[in-house]
Amino acid sequence: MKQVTTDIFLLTSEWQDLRNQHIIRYYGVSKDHGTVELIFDNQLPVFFITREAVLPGSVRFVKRRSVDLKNFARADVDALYFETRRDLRAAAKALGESGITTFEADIRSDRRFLMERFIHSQARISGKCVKKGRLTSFRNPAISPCEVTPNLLLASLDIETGVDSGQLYSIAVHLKKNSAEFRRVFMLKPPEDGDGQASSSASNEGDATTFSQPDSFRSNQESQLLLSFKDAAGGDNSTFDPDKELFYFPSEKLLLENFTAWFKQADPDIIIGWNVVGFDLRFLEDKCQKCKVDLDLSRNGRNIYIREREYSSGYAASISGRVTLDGIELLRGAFYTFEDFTLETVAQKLLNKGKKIDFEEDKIAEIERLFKEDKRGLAAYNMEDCVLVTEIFKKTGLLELWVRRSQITGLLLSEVGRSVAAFDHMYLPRLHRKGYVAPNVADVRLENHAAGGYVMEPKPGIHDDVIVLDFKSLYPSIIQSFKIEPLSLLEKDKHPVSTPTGLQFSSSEHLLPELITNMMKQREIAKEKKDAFLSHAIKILMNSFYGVMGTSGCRFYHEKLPSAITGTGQWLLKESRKFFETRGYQVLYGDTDSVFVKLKSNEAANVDSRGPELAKMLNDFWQERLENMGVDSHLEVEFEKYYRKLVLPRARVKQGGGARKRYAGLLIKNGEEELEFIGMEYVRSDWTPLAREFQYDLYWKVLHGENIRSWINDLILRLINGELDKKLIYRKRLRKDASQYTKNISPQVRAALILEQTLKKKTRNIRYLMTRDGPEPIERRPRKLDYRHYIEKQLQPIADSILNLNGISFQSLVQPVQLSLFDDFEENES
DNA sequence: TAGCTACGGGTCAGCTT
DNA sequence: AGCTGACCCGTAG
Repeated sequence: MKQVTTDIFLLTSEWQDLRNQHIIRYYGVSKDHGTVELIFDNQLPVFFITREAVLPGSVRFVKRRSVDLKNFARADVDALYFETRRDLRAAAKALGESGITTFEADIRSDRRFLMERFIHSQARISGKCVKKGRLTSFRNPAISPCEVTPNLLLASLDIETGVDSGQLYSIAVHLKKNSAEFRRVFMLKPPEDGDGQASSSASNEGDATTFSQPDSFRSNQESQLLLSFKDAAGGDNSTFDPDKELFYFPSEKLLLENFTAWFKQADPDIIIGWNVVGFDLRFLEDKCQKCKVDLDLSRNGRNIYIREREYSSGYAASISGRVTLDGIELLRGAFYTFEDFTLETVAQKLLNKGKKIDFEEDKIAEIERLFKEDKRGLAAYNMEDCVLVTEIFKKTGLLELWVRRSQITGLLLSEVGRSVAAFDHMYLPRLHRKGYVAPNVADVRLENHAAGGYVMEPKPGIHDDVIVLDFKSLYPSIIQSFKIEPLSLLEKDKHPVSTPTGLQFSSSEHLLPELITNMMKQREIAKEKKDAFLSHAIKILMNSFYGVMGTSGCRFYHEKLPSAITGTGQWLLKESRKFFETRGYQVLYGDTDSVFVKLKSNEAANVDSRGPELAKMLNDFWQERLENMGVDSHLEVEFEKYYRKLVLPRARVKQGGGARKRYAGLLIKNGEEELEFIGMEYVRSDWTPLAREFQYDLYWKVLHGENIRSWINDLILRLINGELDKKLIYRKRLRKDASQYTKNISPQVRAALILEQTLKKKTRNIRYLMTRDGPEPIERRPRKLDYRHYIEKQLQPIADSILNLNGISFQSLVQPVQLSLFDDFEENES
């Protein structure tokens, strides 16, 4: 044992109840000591009860200590300590049943341990350590916050299976750290299987059959290989080499044993993949159970644990010491959107490449064929998917963003995205230092529904020269200005400040405003240092505060918190509109934090200076106005953009007025005109490509005063001639299984039901065409397309939305001959 | 191992005429 | 046939 101090980035945490001892364990990576294990066995699970609470005799606890803390009702509380979490849960249950309220009984000890020490996924450790194989293990070391950027080893994992046989065909792993990489495929090859390729891979096969003892698995050679990763720094020219990187195994059992043994040797920090928990790991877990093999991919010999997520779809895997990050989940969490989240689609969009196999059934058949006839081909295919996922992570910087989010929120990598937990981590320890304990989430009850942002009635029309001003980070800045947060609500009698809607908060006792101020400063620094991921991570966190305080899933929820924030926002927006109107400007629209102001005729020419000037005027106005209210304004108005032309369409359903949250505008970007659509069909995935392209082209032409009559008629002709059939596919997601829809059977559900009944395929992402027999899934390759439907339901409404602003209609443009031709056409066909 | 509300619009199903 | 509310999805912020 020697004394060591080192900085580590934390990967995973877990707790365990031994017979009468509670243990917390963390795994992390350190630059100078590799993988580190931290064990704390001196932390007693704890919650709080009021001092006056009388405990039932049955409650087992270690000690009850009076502490200098109060609950939100200002009653003094005691801390109640337990040997194990098991005891704590039993006590919480027993107390609940006897009507005694507990506080913070739902906070796990491993999380509390970190938050109370202000540790944000990175810590300086000091203490004696022992070597446990690859691990450096500390028991109850001194621990404090620090900053460290980890350098992590990624393993992209993908498996191929036989859909009918349920066999595991192969496992591919692509390891990557910095620019170094390493590939390996484990392939099943039953002894009776003569695929005619044995000669080309005889050496690998020979090895595989001999090692029934995974432990002896070429460990020396292997670690050598790992040390000398192929360096791909020169580019992506290294490709899969089946002679060196493909290994055959005569049974699934041997394959699994050798894979797990190799995997632990490779010792990656992060496992990535595509639905990797939901499919690959779950399949492997199941297969291991059948083969009586332990699926141990951990750093401490514990088997994988996979569970279904309770409140959201999907699965989560616990692997001691390693983190699984699913590409789909992370992209969604980073607000990427795609038509769908198949690896093909996403790789195509992000990397400009992808696989070529079109339909699911072809893909399955192709894998079967490859397994039978061309195992090297299957291995290459398997590996290609792994590499695609690695490249998606690299291209998007998902891991870097997740590391930053972890460091900013204090949540470990696998927990990133849990806004409520992030708020707890930041707020609870500071609240304790202000003398309060918080309630259990289960004891929070939802009060009145809070209003949201204010959306102005738009003035329909095609407008010239409109600028958009908006409040930067409106809700965070309102929180900062009016001190809207839990502690200040609790202490509202101390130096009260009133929001415009008359809710009171303490101007002296608060925690969140300074935290936000710090974050804003940090964000500026991050921007200066060009750390886009850190800047983004901070923005996401700041924007989550309002939502968190407005959900009863948060222990700090109170009706007044979200309503004070949105109420102030509404007031600010309405008063900002007045500000411009009293100065002779027309405000055409505004949503939550933005105002659309029409410039006066002499202003458009120098909008570059006038835009910022108008923003400054509004800024100064608010600075002064809030000062007069005794409030230190953190509001910031900025000049967002200038529309040379702005289209505010009429509402189609609701008569008369304009449609909120829908507009299009012509911008100038880098000296080039750019047409931008917000909320309209062009940006909606559930409209056909035909409609979306049509909207873009039509708006462009109309805004440039082009004649459109012949263009539209020509388009219709081409549509009817079948030249545009590829652009007629509708896409829509189903939020439940098709058969679950009972009240309404919409076209997309109808198509999904047909798919289910005729092709036995279930989907939550349906693509269909409208035929004269109704909607049909594209898998049935429908003919007899209903062109009239596409004209009336896809082209006409889009055309009218802009044409009627100029007093024209689609019908009046389309030659009657055209339509009657179409009728003839239809009749002749049928 | 739960951030929020506001809104448009297509379609269906059921009702009245 | 025409109207209306409910349902559902995708979107803005």
